[in-house]
Amino acid sequence: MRLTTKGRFAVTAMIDLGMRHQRGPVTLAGISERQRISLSYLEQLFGRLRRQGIVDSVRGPGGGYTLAQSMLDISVADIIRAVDEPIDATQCGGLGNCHDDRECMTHDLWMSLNSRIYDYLDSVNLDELVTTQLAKQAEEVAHGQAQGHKHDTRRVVGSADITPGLMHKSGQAHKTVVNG
Amino acid sequence: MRLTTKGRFAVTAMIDLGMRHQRGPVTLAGISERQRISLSYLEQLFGRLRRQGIVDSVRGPGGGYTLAQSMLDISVADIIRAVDEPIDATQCGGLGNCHDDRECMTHDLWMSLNSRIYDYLDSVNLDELVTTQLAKQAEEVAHGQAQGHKHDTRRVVGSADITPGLMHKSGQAHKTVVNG
DNA sequence: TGAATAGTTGACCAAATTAATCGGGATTAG
DNA sequence: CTAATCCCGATTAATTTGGTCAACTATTCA
Repeated sequence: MRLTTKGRFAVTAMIDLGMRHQRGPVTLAGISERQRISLSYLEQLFGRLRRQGIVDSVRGPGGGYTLAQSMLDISVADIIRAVDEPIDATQCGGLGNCHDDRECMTHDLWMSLNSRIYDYLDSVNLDELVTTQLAKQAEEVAHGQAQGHKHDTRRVVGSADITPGLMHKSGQAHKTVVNG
Repeated sequence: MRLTTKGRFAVTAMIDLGMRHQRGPVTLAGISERQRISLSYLEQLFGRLRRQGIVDSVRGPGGGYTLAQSMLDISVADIIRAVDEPIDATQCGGLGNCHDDRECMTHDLWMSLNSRIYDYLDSVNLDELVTTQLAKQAEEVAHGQAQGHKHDTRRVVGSADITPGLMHKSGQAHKTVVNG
């Protein structure tokens, strides 16, 4: 698992897409402008998301990107996995050719934590994030703060508490790559 | 929040330290050899951990590093925060000088997810990780596999289930190996 | 039909940032 | 004093980030 700005941009872009996919394909140019992410970088990210079957592309005028799956089925981990290829946490490449058991320990230590982080991020899906964001925007409009609103940094972190409820995608294990 | 090899090394090193801190200061040279992390890199990492008050250092012969806090009080998030300085998720630097509300939205989108990841990693403490690791080693010794044991890749991830009690999760760990 | 247009695709490249190493100092026990 | 150890600034290596450009594809419209 890796969490970098790349994953952050991908998740942000996917939320933007999720928020307006009902109205037809969403262009990268639109996401680029709304989220201030460079268009060329988005192209790169969505290329991967498309190859992973998370989004579909529609070419030509009126085209853009659409979701290839239900928002309930797209987890944050799916998005991050798609754009940020996994690091090899082992020194021995998971092939078991360690000199002794020490490298395996290094490997185990991180992997067990790693899998927990994945478990967690697999439990957060796009639908939830989009719902949260729409609710937040509705709230702003209700308070007449839609224009020129400066966000209050003291509230930012706590803002996740609007969230309806966490879902667990049980059973549906992530695409597992078993070494060897 | 960022999760990179740097954070991984730091967590691994801290577990190593946690496993033997009772016997006095632990040298970086020892951690370096056991965990196969370069000494100079460890020095850099522990410099930060020390400045964050997570470890204490003892200079001179017989010196090394000790824990500055109870293992129960050191969370994975603390460790990662110490070595991987946080990215600035905002375009406007969190200063609220955005042109309109769009950048704030970008900011919010990520921050609410970010805070959840932190919440989660804050819930996993070093004591828990060390206990898990010690239990695993004890088990290996009991099976007479202490020497030359090659780890079984199929069990790597599931091995977290020895863990005493996970707060967040409904312990259904899937058998995932995040590819090496 | 076919040209213009809106849009994606993918390869390549450069700047910026991070990761990791290196070389030399400090500090202290014995 | 000297060896074991931490400490730290500078440097190099690797990766990430983001940009440019030249196809390619589908739609629209004349």
